[in-house]
Amino acid sequence: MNIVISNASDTPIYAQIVECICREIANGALREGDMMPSIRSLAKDLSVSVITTKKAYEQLEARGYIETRAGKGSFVSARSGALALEHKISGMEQHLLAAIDISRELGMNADELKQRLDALFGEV
Amino acid sequence: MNIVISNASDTPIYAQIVECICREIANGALREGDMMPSIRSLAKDLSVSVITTKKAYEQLEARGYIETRAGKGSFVSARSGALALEHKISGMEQHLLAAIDISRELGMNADELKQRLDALFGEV
Amino acid sequence: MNIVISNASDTPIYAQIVECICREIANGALREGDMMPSIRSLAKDLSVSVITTKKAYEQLEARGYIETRAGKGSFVSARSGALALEHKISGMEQHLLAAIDISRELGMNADELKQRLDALFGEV
Amino acid sequence: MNIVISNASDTPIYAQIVECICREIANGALREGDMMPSIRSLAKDLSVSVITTKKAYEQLEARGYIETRAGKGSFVSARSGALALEHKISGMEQHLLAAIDISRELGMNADELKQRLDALFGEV
DNA sequence: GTGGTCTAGACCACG
DNA sequence: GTGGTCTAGACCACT
Repeated sequence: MNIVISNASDTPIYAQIVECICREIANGALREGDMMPSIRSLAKDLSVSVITTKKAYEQLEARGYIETRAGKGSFVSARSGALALEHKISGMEQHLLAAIDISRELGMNADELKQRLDALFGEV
Repeated sequence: MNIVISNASDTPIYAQIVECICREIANGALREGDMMPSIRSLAKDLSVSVITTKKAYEQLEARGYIETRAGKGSFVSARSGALALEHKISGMEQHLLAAIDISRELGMNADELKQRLDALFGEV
Repeated sequence: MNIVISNASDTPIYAQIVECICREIANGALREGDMMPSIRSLAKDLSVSVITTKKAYEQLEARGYIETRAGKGSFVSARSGALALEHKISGMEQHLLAAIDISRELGMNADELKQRLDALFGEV
Repeated sequence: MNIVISNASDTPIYAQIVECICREIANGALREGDMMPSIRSLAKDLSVSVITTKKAYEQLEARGYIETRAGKGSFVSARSGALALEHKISGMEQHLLAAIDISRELGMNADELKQRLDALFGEV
């Protein structure tokens, strides 16, 4: 697992943790059934409050990525992989839609937009 | 001018005002040199606090969209049009880049992504 | 509004608050669009920590009963009434199903069970 | 004896064991005077900690279902059958009462409630 | 050891 | 005034 937190970021710490863990699940670094680090040990590792890691885990559980059992720990849920994939695709489509929206306001047509996309795809 | 505010939105009201005015500038509804409504009259129109409209105007001035002269009012700045255009294009490119990023993680190539873009472009 | 909390109960305080408020919504004491008491004032009234009332409100929001806007407060959601009704009916059916389950284990048929129900209905 | 434990359940494991054994007594699978499996062998069978099965046996003894003699083992108590039956009936009545409570809040009368009960009885 | 709940305080952004 | 986030510490139940 590889979680990096920035205090300077404007996104809350617990949200950063959520994102990192979602990414690890999407990457396959965390797999279905795996045990998550305990909220306390993760808090220690990241030098944040236990409450902060707990909040992150609560969000992950609410979204269905993990399942938590008192006294046992938290585990990556069976449907986590599918959820992560779904989330990724919908995120991509939202960005595309937003770009399309703006391109329309700029008076661009589909071809001009695709040309732009091509240029950016090559650059990176 | 056409400014609509939603209390239900999760973006702060002052930010909504900023966005609306930027859009009006980009649309050409507000043009360089035009006089802006006074902070107080706008607050009254939108049924929000004067503090809120003041904050919006401060942001607009900080970003260079408007210029405020004490005792005279606020005016759309000379470079506002260029700024709005720039902002729009950069916004669009950021969305495209974000989509490209995710598509790479999903193992898609440029053609597959463009196909997706086409489909979405057609739908809307 | 009428919220009563018991420290002696084995259900967590925040859950008690959630239940009370749901009941108020179901009763019609809280209606769609109504402003909720602020988490701080409620905490003061009930002599509990702000965190506890906050947690209750978070749960209510997650279940769709209320909507919270930073800096403005929490409001009873438009669909709250329907949700409360649904929840009540499903709760009643779950109790009936549980009773049926046990009655089957006891070798009772539908008529015997209904007889029992009648007797209890009369008593209360 | 037939005890099945679910780690995914939100009820504690020791409580699940208690419930299962009560059910076995109510079913007649365990009869008065029967010897219970030893705490250690049961723990091994269920792949749980000895502490957990010990806690379950303590609860069963506290409720009068079993009796433990040091060095000899645990035995199903003489009144276990009556207790199990009693417990079942009271559980059923509690569910019925809860359903009645809610039905009253919904403005239903006895006939409407019985109709609902009939429908559910038929379904299962 | 694990998580679940609760406390009393703090600073921030928004209106 | 409002909620959003975070801290450091506590006690409890379960394994």
